[in-house]
Amino acid sequence: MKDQLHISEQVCFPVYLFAKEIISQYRPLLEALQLTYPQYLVMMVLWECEEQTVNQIGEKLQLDSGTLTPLLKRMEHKEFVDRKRSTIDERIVNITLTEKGKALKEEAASIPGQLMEAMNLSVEDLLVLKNIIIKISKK
Amino acid sequence: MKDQLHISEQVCFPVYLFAKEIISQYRPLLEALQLTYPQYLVMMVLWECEEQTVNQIGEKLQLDSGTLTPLLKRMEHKEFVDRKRSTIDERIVNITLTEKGKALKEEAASIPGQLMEAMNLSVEDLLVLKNIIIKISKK
DNA sequence: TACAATTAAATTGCACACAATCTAATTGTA
DNA sequence: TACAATTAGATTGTGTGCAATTTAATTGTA
Repeated sequence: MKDQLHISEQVCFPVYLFAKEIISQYRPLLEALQLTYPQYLVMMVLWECEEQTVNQIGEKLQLDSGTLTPLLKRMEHKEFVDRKRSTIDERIVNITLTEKGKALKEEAASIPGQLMEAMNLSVEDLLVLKNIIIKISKK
Repeated sequence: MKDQLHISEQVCFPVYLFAKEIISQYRPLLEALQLTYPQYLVMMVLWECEEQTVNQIGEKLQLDSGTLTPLLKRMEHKEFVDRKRSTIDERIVNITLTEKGKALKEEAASIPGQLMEAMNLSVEDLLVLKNIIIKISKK
Protein backbone atom coordinates (compact mmCIF):
# COMPACT_ATOMS: atom_id res chain seq x y z
CA MET A 1 0.00 0.00 0.00
CA LYS A 2 1.21 3.44 -0.92
CA ASP A 3 2.13 6.01 1.68
CA GLN A 4 -0.87 8.29 1.81
CA LEU A 5 1.07 10.91 3.72
CA HIS A 6 2.90 11.87 0.57
CA ILE A 7 2.29 15.27 -0.89
CA SER A 8 2.03 13.84 -4.39
CA GLU A 9 -0.66 11.42 -3.21
CA GLN A 10 -2.75 14.16 -1.68
CA VAL A 11 -5.96 15.09 -3.45
CA CYS A 12 -6.76 18.11 -1.35
CA PHE A 13 -3.45 19.81 -1.98
CA PRO A 14 -4.14 20.45 -5.70
CA VAL A 15 -7.51 21.95 -4.77
CA TYR A 16 -5.83 24.23 -2.22
CA LEU A 17 -3.19 25.23 -4.79
CA PHE A 18 -5.74 25.79 -7.53
CA ALA A 19 -7.89 28.02 -5.33
CA LYS A 20 -4.83 30.14 -4.52
CA GLU A 21 -3.92 30.25 -8.21
CA ILE A 22 -7.39 31.49 -9.12
CA ILE A 23 -7.23 34.27 -6.56
CA SER A 24 -3.76 35.29 -7.70
CA GLN A 25 -4.99 35.49 -11.30
CA TYR A 26 -7.94 37.62 -10.21
CA ARG A 27 -5.71 39.95 -8.17
CA PRO A 28 -4.33 42.21 -10.94
CA LEU A 29 -7.73 42.35 -12.67
CA LEU A 30 -9.55 43.29 -9.48
CA GLU A 31 -6.86 45.69 -8.35
CA ALA A 32 -7.93 47.98 -11.17
CA LEU A 33 -11.36 48.13 -9.50
CA GLN A 34 -9.88 48.50 -6.01
CA LEU A 35 -11.33 45.16 -4.98
CA THR A 36 -9.94 42.00 -3.43
CA TYR A 37 -11.41 38.64 -4.40
CA PRO A 38 -13.65 38.30 -1.29
CA GLN A 39 -14.79 41.90 -1.80
CA TYR A 40 -15.58 41.07 -5.44
CA LEU A 41 -17.72 38.17 -4.23
CA VAL A 42 -19.62 40.55 -1.95
CA MET A 43 -20.13 42.94 -4.86
CA MET A 44 -21.51 40.13 -7.03
CA VAL A 45 -23.96 39.17 -4.31
CA LEU A 46 -25.04 42.82 -4.02
CA TRP A 47 -25.30 43.33 -7.79
CA GLU A 48 -27.90 40.57 -7.69
CA CYS A 49 -29.84 42.21 -4.89
CA GLU A 50 -28.90 45.71 -3.85
CA GLU A 51 -29.92 45.48 -0.22
CA GLN A 52 -28.97 42.59 2.01
CA THR A 53 -28.17 41.98 5.65
CA VAL A 54 -24.70 40.95 6.80
CA ASN A 55 -26.14 37.54 7.57
CA GLN A 56 -27.60 37.06 4.10
CA ILE A 57 -24.28 37.92 2.49
CA GLY A 58 -22.52 35.62 4.91
CA GLU A 59 -24.79 32.71 4.11
CA LYS A 60 -24.27 33.06 0.38
CA LEU A 61 -20.49 33.37 0.66
CA GLN A 62 -20.02 31.13 3.70
CA LEU A 63 -18.34 33.87 5.70
CA ASP A 64 -19.02 34.86 9.30
CA SER A 65 -19.28 38.30 10.89
CA GLY A 66 -15.68 38.08 12.06
CA THR A 67 -14.63 38.21 8.42
CA LEU A 68 -17.46 40.29 7.00
CA THR A 69 -17.66 43.13 9.50
CA PRO A 70 -14.16 44.48 8.84
CA LEU A 71 -14.37 43.63 5.13
CA LEU A 72 -17.63 45.57 4.75
CA LYS A 73 -16.17 48.48 6.69
CA ARG A 74 -13.31 48.63 4.18
CA MET A 75 -15.83 48.56 1.34
CA GLU A 76 -17.81 51.32 3.04
CA HIS A 77 -14.64 53.36 3.34
CA LYS A 78 -14.10 52.93 -0.42
CA GLU A 79 -17.71 54.09 -0.86
CA PHE A 80 -18.94 50.96 -2.65
CA VAL A 81 -21.52 50.16 0.04
CA ASP A 82 -23.48 51.77 2.84
CA ARG A 83 -23.97 50.12 6.23
CA LYS A 84 -27.13 51.07 8.09
CA ARG A 85 -28.58 49.50 11.17
CA SER A 86 -32.21 48.52 10.65
CA THR A 87 -34.72 50.66 12.53
CA ILE A 88 -37.20 47.76 12.69
CA ASP A 89 -34.73 45.34 14.26
CA GLU A 90 -31.67 47.06 15.59
CA ARG A 91 -29.62 43.89 15.68
CA ILE A 92 -29.58 43.85 11.87
CA VAL A 93 -27.19 45.82 9.67
CA ASN A 94 -28.39 46.38 6.10
CA ILE A 95 -25.79 46.63 3.39
CA THR A 96 -26.74 48.61 0.28
CA LEU A 97 -24.86 49.49 -2.89
CA THR A 98 -23.87 53.11 -3.40
CA GLU A 99 -24.14 54.67 -6.87
CA LYS A 100 -20.40 54.14 -7.16
CA GLY A 101 -20.89 50.50 -6.20
CA LYS A 102 -23.63 50.02 -8.78
CA ALA A 103 -21.53 51.72 -11.46
CA LEU A 104 -18.65 49.33 -10.75
CA LYS A 105 -20.64 46.52 -12.34
CA GLU A 106 -19.99 47.93 -15.81
CA GLU A 107 -16.26 48.01 -15.18
CA ALA A 108 -16.37 44.45 -13.85
CA ALA A 109 -18.21 43.12 -16.89
CA SER A 110 -15.02 42.11 -18.65
CA ILE A 111 -13.46 40.37 -15.64
CA PRO A 112 -14.84 36.83 -16.14
CA GLY A 113 -13.60 36.75 -19.74
CA GLN A 114 -10.24 38.25 -18.85
CA LEU A 115 -9.76 35.70 -16.08
CA MET A 116 -10.44 32.75 -18.33
CA GLU A 117 -8.00 34.13 -20.85
CA ALA A 118 -5.37 34.78 -18.18
CA MET A 119 -5.69 31.23 -16.88
CA ASN A 120 -5.98 29.84 -20.37
CA LEU A 121 -9.17 28.01 -19.48
CA SER A 122 -11.93 26.86 -21.76
CA VAL A 123 -15.64 26.99 -20.93
CA GLU A 124 -15.70 23.20 -21.21
CA ASP A 125 -12.89 22.69 -18.69
CA LEU A 126 -14.56 24.96 -16.19
CA LEU A 127 -17.97 23.39 -16.55
CA VAL A 128 -16.55 19.91 -15.99
CA LEU A 129 -14.65 21.12 -12.94
CA LYS A 130 -17.62 22.99 -11.53
CA ASN A 131 -19.96 20.05 -11.98
CA ILE A 132 -17.60 17.64 -10.25
CA ILE A 133 -17.09 19.93 -7.29
CA ILE A 134 -20.81 20.56 -6.98
CA LYS A 135 -21.51 16.85 -7.21
CA ILE A 136 -18.92 16.07 -4.55
CA SER A 137 -19.92 18.94 -2.28
CA LYS A 138 -23.58 18.00 -2.36
CA LYS A 139 -23.06 14.56 -0.88
CA MET B 1 -26.33 36.08 -23.12
CA LYS B 2 -26.35 35.27 -19.45
CA ASP B 3 -25.00 37.66 -16.87
CA GLN B 4 -21.57 36.29 -16.06
CA LEU B 5 -21.35 38.47 -12.97
CA HIS B 6 -23.75 36.22 -11.17
CA ILE B 7 -22.50 34.21 -8.25
CA SER B 8 -24.29 31.11 -9.49
CA GLU B 9 -22.55 31.42 -12.85
CA GLN B 10 -19.12 31.63 -11.31
CA VAL B 11 -16.84 28.65 -11.70
CA CYS B 12 -14.12 29.86 -9.40
CA PHE B 13 -16.43 30.39 -6.45
CA PRO B 14 -17.14 26.65 -5.97
CA VAL B 15 -13.39 25.97 -6.05
CA TYR B 16 -12.81 28.66 -3.42
CA LEU B 17 -15.64 27.24 -1.27
CA PHE B 18 -14.47 23.67 -1.68
CA ALA B 19 -10.92 24.53 -0.66
CA LYS B 20 -12.24 26.22 2.48
CA GLU B 21 -14.48 23.21 3.16
CA ILE B 22 -11.52 20.83 2.90
CA ILE B 23 -9.49 22.88 5.36
CA SER B 24 -12.41 23.10 7.77
CA GLN B 25 -12.81 19.32 7.64
CA TYR B 26 -9.10 18.87 8.31
CA ARG B 27 -9.18 21.31 11.24
CA PRO B 28 -10.56 19.05 14.00
CA LEU B 29 -8.43 16.12 12.84
CA LEU B 30 -5.25 18.18 12.76
CA GLU B 31 -6.04 19.97 15.99
CA ALA B 32 -5.41 16.68 17.79
CA LEU B 33 -1.86 16.83 16.40
CA GLN B 34 -1.49 20.55 17.18
CA LEU B 35 -1.19 21.32 13.47
CA THR B 36 -2.93 23.70 11.10
CA TYR B 37 -3.45 22.64 7.48
CA PRO B 38 -0.47 24.62 6.09
CA GLN B 39 1.67 23.25 8.93
CA TYR B 40 0.50 19.74 8.04
CA LEU B 41 1.60 20.34 4.45
CA VAL B 42 5.04 21.37 5.72
CA MET B 43 5.19 18.22 7.83
CA MET B 44 4.32 16.06 4.83
CA VAL B 45 7.08 17.66 2.80
CA LEU B 46 9.51 17.03 5.65
CA TRP B 47 8.38 13.44 6.22
CA GLU B 48 9.47 12.85 2.63
CA CYS B 49 12.86 14.42 3.18
CA GLU B 50 13.91 15.30 6.68
CA GLU B 51 16.15 18.22 5.87
CA GLN B 52 15.15 20.98 3.50
CA THR B 53 15.76 24.69 3.08
CA VAL B 54 12.99 27.24 3.52
CA ASN B 55 13.15 27.80 -0.23
CA GLN B 56 12.72 24.12 -1.07
CA ILE B 57 9.67 23.86 1.17
CA GLY B 58 8.32 27.06 -0.35
CA GLU B 59 8.68 25.79 -3.88
CA LYS B 60 6.87 22.56 -3.13
CA LEU B 61 4.02 24.28 -1.32
CA GLN B 62 3.99 27.51 -3.33
CA LEU B 63 4.52 29.66 -0.26
CA ASP B 64 6.98 32.52 0.16
CA SER B 65 9.20 33.42 3.09
CA GLY B 66 6.66 35.96 4.32
CA THR B 67 4.34 33.06 5.05
CA LEU B 68 6.88 30.38 5.88
CA THR B 69 9.22 32.21 8.24
CA PRO B 70 6.60 32.85 10.94
CA LEU B 71 4.89 29.51 10.29
CA LEU B 72 8.16 27.62 10.74
CA LYS B 73 8.92 29.59 13.89
CA ARG B 74 5.59 28.45 15.31
CA MET B 75 6.45 24.86 14.38
CA GLU B 76 9.86 25.26 15.99
CA HIS B 77 8.19 26.53 19.12
CA LYS B 78 6.02 23.39 19.16
CA GLU B 79 9.26 21.42 18.76
CA PHE B 80 8.30 19.70 15.52
CA VAL B 81 11.22 21.20 13.57
CA ASP B 82 14.61 22.78 14.09
CA ARG B 83 15.77 25.87 12.20
CA LYS B 84 19.51 26.16 11.67
CA ARG B 85 21.34 28.59 9.47
CA SER B 86 23.70 26.78 7.11
CA THR B 87 27.39 27.21 7.89
CA ILE B 88 28.33 26.74 4.23
CA ASP B 89 26.00 29.47 2.96
CA GLU B 90 24.75 31.66 5.74
CA ARG B 91 21.83 32.97 3.70
CA ILE B 92 20.21 29.55 3.89
CA VAL B 93 18.13 28.24 6.78
CA ASN B 94 17.86 24.46 6.98
CA ILE B 95 14.70 22.99 8.43
CA THR B 96 14.99 19.56 10.01
CA LEU B 97 12.48 17.32 11.76
CA THR B 98 12.89 16.78 15.48
CA GLU B 99 12.30 13.33 16.97
CA LYS B 100 8.89 14.60 18.04
CA GLY B 101 8.25 15.74 14.48
CA LYS B 102 9.25 12.36 13.06
CA ALA B 103 7.08 10.56 15.60
CA LEU B 104 4.07 12.63 14.58
CA LYS B 105 3.93 10.76 11.28
CA GLU B 106 2.53 7.68 13.04
CA GLU B 107 -0.24 9.73 14.59
CA ALA B 108 -1.01 11.34 11.25
CA ALA B 109 -1.28 8.02 9.42
CA SER B 110 -5.02 7.82 9.92
CA ILE B 111 -5.76 11.40 8.82
CA PRO B 112 -6.23 10.82 5.06
CA GLY B 113 -8.75 8.06 5.70
CA GLN B 114 -10.55 10.02 8.38
CA LEU B 115 -10.80 13.05 6.12
CA MET B 116 -12.35 11.11 3.28
CA GLU B 117 -14.84 9.62 5.66
CA ALA B 118 -15.63 13.01 7.20
CA MET B 119 -16.23 14.51 3.77
CA ASN B 120 -17.99 11.40 2.56
CA LEU B 121 -15.72 11.18 -0.46
CA SER B 122 -14.86 8.16 -2.52
CA VAL B 123 -11.43 7.43 -3.98
CA GLU B 124 -12.98 7.63 -7.44
CA ASP B 125 -14.44 11.11 -6.87
CA LEU B 126 -11.14 12.42 -5.63
CA LEU B 127 -9.12 10.94 -8.45
CA VAL B 128 -11.41 12.44 -11.05
CA LEU B 129 -11.23 15.82 -9.34
CA LYS B 130 -7.48 15.69 -8.92
CA ASN B 131 -6.91 14.72 -12.54
CA ILE B 132 -9.07 17.51 -13.85
CA ILE B 133 -7.39 20.13 -11.73
CA ILE B 134 -3.95 18.88 -12.69
CA LYS B 135 -4.94 18.84 -16.35
CA ILE B 136 -6.28 22.40 -16.14
CA SER B 137 -3.38 23.71 -14.05
CA LYS B 138 -0.79 22.30 -16.43
CA LYS B 139 -1.97 24.28 -19.43
C1' DT C 1 40.37 41.80 -6.33
C1' DA C 2 36.64 45.43 -6.16
C1' DC C 3 31.89 45.79 -6.76
C1' DA C 4 27.45 45.33 -8.97
C1' DA C 5 24.00 41.80 -9.33
C1' DT C 6 21.79 38.10 -7.40
C1' DT C 7 20.02 35.21 -3.82
C1' DA C 8 17.85 33.62 0.76
C1' DA C 9 15.38 34.88 4.64
C1' DA C 10 13.36 38.12 7.45
C1' DT C 11 10.43 42.01 8.15
C1' DT C 12 6.47 45.10 7.49
C1' DG C 13 1.93 46.00 6.31
C1' DC C 14 -2.53 44.76 4.82
C1' DA C 15 -6.41 41.62 4.17
C1' DC C 16 -8.75 37.55 4.84
C1' DA C 17 -10.64 33.38 7.77
C1' DC C 18 -12.39 31.53 11.73
C1' DA C 19 -12.98 30.22 16.79
C1' DA C 20 -14.49 32.20 20.89
C1' DT C 21 -16.52 35.69 23.36
C1' DC C 22 -19.30 39.83 24.09
C1' DT C 23 -23.13 43.12 23.66
C1' DA C 24 -27.52 44.51 22.62
C1' DA C 25 -31.97 43.50 20.76
C1' DT C 26 -35.73 40.46 20.05
C1' DT C 27 -38.57 36.26 20.84
C1' DG C 28 -40.76 32.62 23.14
C1' DT C 29 -43.00 31.07 27.05
C1' DA C 30 -44.35 30.26 31.78
C1' DT D 1 -45.61 40.82 31.67
C1' DA D 2 -40.98 39.06 33.48
C1' DC D 3 -37.13 36.66 31.91
C1' DA D 4 -34.52 32.94 29.87
C1' DA D 5 -33.20 31.69 25.26
C1' DT D 6 -32.06 33.08 20.89
C1' DT D 7 -30.29 36.02 17.31
C1' DA D 8 -27.28 39.57 14.76
C1' DG D 9 -23.19 41.84 14.65
C1' DA D 10 -18.97 43.34 16.68
C1' DT D 11 -14.72 42.28 18.91
C1' DT D 12 -10.47 39.76 20.11
C1' DG D 13 -6.88 36.74 19.12
C1' DT D 14 -4.35 33.58 16.22
C1' DG D 15 -2.77 32.04 11.82
C1' DT D 16 -2.25 32.23 7.12
C1' DG D 17 -1.08 34.58 2.37
C1' DC D 18 1.20 37.79 -0.31
C1' DA D 19 3.36 42.29 -2.01
C1' DA D 20 7.10 45.15 -1.06
C1' DT D 21 11.14 46.18 1.21
C1' DT D 22 15.30 45.17 3.90
C1' DT D 23 19.48 42.78 5.35
C1' DA D 24 23.18 39.93 4.82
C1' DA D 25 25.69 36.66 2.14
C1' DT D 26 27.32 34.95 -2.15
C1' DT D 27 28.35 35.09 -7.09
C1' DG D 28 29.70 36.89 -11.45
C1' DT D 29 32.54 39.85 -13.93
C1' DA D 30 35.30 43.73 -15.43
